Amino acid sequence: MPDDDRKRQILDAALELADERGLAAVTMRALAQKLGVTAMALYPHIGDKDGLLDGLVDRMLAELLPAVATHGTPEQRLLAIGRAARALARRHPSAYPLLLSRPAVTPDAVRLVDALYAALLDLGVPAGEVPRVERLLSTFTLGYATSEANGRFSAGAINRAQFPEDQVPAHRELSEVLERAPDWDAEYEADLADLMLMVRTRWSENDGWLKLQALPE
Amino acid sequence: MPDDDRKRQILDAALELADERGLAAVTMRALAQKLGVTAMALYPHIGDKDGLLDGLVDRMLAELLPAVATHGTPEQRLLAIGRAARALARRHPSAYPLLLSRPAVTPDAVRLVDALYAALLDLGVPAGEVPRVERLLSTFTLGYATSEANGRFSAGAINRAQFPEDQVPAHRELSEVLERAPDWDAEYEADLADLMLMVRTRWSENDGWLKLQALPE
DNA sequence: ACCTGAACACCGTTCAAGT
DNA sequence: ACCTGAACACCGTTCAAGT
Repeated sequence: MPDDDRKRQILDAALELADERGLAAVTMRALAQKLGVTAMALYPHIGDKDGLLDGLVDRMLAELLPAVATHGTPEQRLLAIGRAARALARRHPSAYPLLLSRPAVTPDAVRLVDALYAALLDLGVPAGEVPRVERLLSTFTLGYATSEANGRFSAGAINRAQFPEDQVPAHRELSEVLERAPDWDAEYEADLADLMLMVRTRWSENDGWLKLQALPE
Repeated sequence: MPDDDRKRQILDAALELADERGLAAVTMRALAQKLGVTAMALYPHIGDKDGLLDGLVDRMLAELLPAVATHGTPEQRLLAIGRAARALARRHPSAYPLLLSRPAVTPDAVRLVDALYAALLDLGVPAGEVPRVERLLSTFTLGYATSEANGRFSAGAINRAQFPEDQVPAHRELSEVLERAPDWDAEYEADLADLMLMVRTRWSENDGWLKLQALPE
């Protein structure tokens, strides 16, 4: 398939363009120019603009797939994928949010989800709950890196000062903590640890001592 | 401030346009036409296109703010906000993803975060961990509704069939479960319950019986 | 089979001009 | 103070034409 090589070449260039100048800079015209060709020459290979963005999702998932391991404990395997997902987001901050907004239906995507399913099953999560827990974990992972990439987490400091303190009592109580600049690497690790704890206490190690309470209405 | 009324009017129309025809249909020209005015007439009120989108974020947060309650247990208060966030996403599926990609710095945004901080403090989460846990919970909530709105969760069924089963063993093992169409309302409730359990077991009710294990490298 | 060039129907935004 | 109309520099995409 010589056309697939050309498609890969185009997607590589598109991802590079997104990394260097942002997702908004990935236009058919700019991408074509980068490849020394006309915008219209891209269409036979990638479909339309939407197809190009779907291609970027596939391209990133392919980059994530090597993080799938067969050795190690199920917990280690989940963590490896979680960490690799954030490393991917660091390499491609502009393109990464596409993963949250576009369904991935390629073989690579299914393989990745299959690895997560397998690890959750090995951890003792009942079959009926596995897809839900996979969605919970992947949603958090994709959402976290997207928030980081878009600066959603860095907004607090700007605005805290210009606000009447008596209207935000909890902010006042946390003022010392909020002064400190967070270590995002450490925070992500702590989040993964909490989520692993959740899975473990909920299903793996509950020798009858844990009763899940009904939620209040 | 008569100009603030006009701004609110413009934002209401923009949100309506997004609800009816998608976020891509919210162009300066289309919005102006809906208001019976020229595109250029919008600029003094909302800044530029970016200011318009920031305004939509504020508009949605204002709609979410009434979910903040002072009565009830801290857990009930967290759940009320989590449920209201998803109800908001149902009303505004196209605009909702903006919450994940744009920092919110309005007074309403700070008030909302303050309510979450207060509930977590009341639950017994140590001050040093409160901002992190708030980010974990809000990231999940925003990411989940964004995934739902964009159809990320509905992709599996399409592709499962056309895949060689021996390459995805966990999918095969889960085939019965994966046949069933998920109840998204129930799934979201179960996710909230698991996250509440995580917070409770991690901090509120750990009378020394829970030792957080170090994560494997 | 693969690429080009001109054209079409859109964008956001600037700017001078109107009232 | 608020709005308009024309214009500019862009978009994605169609289509006939080239080789």
